[in-house]
Amino acid sequence: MISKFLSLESEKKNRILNAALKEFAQKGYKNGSTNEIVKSAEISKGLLFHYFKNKRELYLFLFDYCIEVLLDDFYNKINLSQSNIIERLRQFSMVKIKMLERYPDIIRFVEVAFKEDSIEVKNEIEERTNKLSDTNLKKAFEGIDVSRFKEGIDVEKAINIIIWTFEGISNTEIKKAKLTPLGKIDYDRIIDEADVYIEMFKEWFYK
Amino acid sequence: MISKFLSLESEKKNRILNAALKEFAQKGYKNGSTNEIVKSAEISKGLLFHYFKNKRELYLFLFDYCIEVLLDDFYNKINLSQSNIIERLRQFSMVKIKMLERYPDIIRFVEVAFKEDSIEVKNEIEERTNKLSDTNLKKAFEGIDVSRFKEGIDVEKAINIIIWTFEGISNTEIKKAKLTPLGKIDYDRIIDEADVYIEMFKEWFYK
Amino acid sequence: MISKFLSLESEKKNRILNAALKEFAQKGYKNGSTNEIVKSAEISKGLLFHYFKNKRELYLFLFDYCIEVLLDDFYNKINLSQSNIIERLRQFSMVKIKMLERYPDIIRFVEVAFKEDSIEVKNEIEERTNKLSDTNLKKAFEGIDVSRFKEGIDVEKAINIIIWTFEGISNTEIKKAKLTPLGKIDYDRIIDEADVYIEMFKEWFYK
Amino acid sequence: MISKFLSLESEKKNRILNAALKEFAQKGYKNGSTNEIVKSAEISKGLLFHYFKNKRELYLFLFDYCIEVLLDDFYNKINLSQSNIIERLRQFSMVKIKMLERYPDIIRFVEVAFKEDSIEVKNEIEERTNKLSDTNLKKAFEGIDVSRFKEGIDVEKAINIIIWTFEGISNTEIKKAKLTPLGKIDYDRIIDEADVYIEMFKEWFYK
DNA sequence: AATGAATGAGCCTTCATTCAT
DNA sequence: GATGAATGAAGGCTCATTCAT
Repeated sequence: MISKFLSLESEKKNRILNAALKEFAQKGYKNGSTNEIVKSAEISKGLLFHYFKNKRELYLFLFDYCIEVLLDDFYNKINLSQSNIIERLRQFSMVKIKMLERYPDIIRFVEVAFKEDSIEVKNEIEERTNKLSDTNLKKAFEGIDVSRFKEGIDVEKAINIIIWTFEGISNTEIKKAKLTPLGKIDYDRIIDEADVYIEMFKEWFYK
Repeated sequence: MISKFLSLESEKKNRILNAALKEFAQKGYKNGSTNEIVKSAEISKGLLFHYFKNKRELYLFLFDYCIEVLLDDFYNKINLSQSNIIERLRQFSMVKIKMLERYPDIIRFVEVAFKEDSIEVKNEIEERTNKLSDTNLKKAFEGIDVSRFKEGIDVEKAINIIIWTFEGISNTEIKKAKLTPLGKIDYDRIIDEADVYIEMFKEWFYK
Repeated sequence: MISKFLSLESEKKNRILNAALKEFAQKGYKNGSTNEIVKSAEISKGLLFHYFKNKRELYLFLFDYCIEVLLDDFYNKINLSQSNIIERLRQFSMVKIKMLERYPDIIRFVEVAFKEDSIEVKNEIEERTNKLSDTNLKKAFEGIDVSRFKEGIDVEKAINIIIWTFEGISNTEIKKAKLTPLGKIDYDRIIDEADVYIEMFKEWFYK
Repeated sequence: MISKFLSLESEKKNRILNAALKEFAQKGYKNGSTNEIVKSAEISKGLLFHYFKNKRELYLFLFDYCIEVLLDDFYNKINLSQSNIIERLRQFSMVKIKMLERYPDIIRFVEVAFKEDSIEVKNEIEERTNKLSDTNLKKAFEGIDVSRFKEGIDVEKAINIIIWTFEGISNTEIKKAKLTPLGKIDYDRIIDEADVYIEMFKEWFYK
């Protein structure tokens, strides 16, 4: 029945999508209420369950949909011909940040979904996440030129350090944002911060 | 009434503690069921609420209790006279890993609690977490000798990179372990892995 | 959602109304059980709370509904052009008695509601009661001709005596009825009884 | 076991009595909590049920005890040689008021008990109340001299009117008191008010 | 396609009462 | 006498899901 949902008129489809997105992003799987979703999407209870067999299917569909939207946009914005890995990782950070601005609800939902603990969806989400990492890591580092690294550097480990560091920066900033009244993320500060680390990595790893 | 609970005979106390721990670790605050807890602790409904005013008090008590257990053990195992920061961080990683073996449920619970989103306990948990970070970061880096770093290195950022890398290693290994049938963590591999990174850091950051 | 309830098919609506009425009349607010109500109305738990947000809203709705029914009928039966106060009070007593026959459950519920002590509804009920007294006392004594009273009589106090006496008669008779096996009220006796008092009052107060 | 309770040392007995009195006066039978009673009487749960088989027995005992205290004091204060009925009724009012000041908790409890609706105790209370009325009405009007009434007056009805009027005054004043912030009853006003009615009755009924 | 009334299992919590000590 | 841990039924309420229309 999801196919029927997909061929729905755009306006109503989006109303449903957004309502569900917001509800689950805010309250997680178990706590998210289909009641609230239909209310805020202004459709009837029955209709939701006409398109989606149950809450679980809706949630999982939403996850797949979000990932698709994000990945699509992500790779459109990445210049895969840039072979310098540090520059490419910098691009990743930039694009991530731009996407946070563009799809705040989707990103919120996906973030929350990643840490979802409800047994009912947990495994399914983890499975999809793992599949994603595999394919995408490969794609993300396609065409990377490794010859710039100093000899003697364990390249794989170096890349790990870079990735983990960028993750560390994001997480730290998000945590900070949570403590401020409005929860606004200061993107410019993150970019500046990241640049300092990037310089350190270049000096350390590159010839 | 929590005091009454604390002076309970060890066996029953542990039955209750473990039942609650497992339930909340698996399903989070909102989804965790006191029904299940009493069932698996083999006590009556009434008794749980004899000791704990409500679900929220039980959850928060559990959190405090777990943190106490973990911190106690953590600082017992750390040699605070080791002033070399990389060595101290290596100690942290080792101890963390040992604790994962020793208190798997407690650690699982605390991890889940940190990301708990239920409005009913979220703020309380965040507050406690912040208090903890403040006191413990200071304690953890007490007596650290910074003079070993090369001149020109941004020490704060260097430490961040080290910390995030160790976190990255742990998370990666835990993820790997989840995918294996028994979910066993291969501690020796982690230690070896970490050692390689440590050598890199020493070379990079130290005189 | 009460509006939905109101536009329900008469038969089911009445089943719910009567079930709630009887339960609360018998056991009061706190002790009245929504479980019992749904059981005796033969509807599901969920449905009751589909129509009424919670027990409190159901109770208060019931009160408003009863008052409306009673007042409507009351003023339909009173001849407001009768300006003789004693005659009007006699009418009141007669109508009251007729209504006791017609709406025994409603009257029972309202009586119990007036003396309800549960903090959760007490104030709300009192507030509504006060509003009612204000408007209705005026309406009840509209167009009353006071010139028939002997000079020197404190009219206000005289009216009080008359009202309290009629109340005393009703209460006494109701108490008597409770002691008889079937609890039947002997309306004819009450009317005769009241007439004797009315004669006394006329002689005493009127010119 | 109640006999054991009665021979308890005065201080503890009163602690229990008062705790129960206050709890039930405030919350009624069903809502009154034995938990609260033992807590405020500072005795153990078990002890309460050692003396009283169950909550019901405690409640009913309390009722009997209160009635006994009140009646004892009442008749001590009434001058049964006063044969003028209006004067005797005036005495009743005075004594009632004095007792309200002296035993506020007991009176509150008894008032609430009279209107108690819980099926578990309702009938028992009603039965006792009826027995009381019978014996006490006789005692209250013992030695009344009826010869002062004008001829042609239906004495029984006249007395009813007087009683109901005094009840009406009290109820009205209590209602008024409830609406003022502190709920204080203005005894002097009630006395003055009653006196006016008494004068009316004397003029009307007496030779 | 679309509605929303109806269901009932499950949730957290309270409480009188019992009983081993 | 005295304790208080232990019980479990019952309470109000929520919610995903179904189904007749």
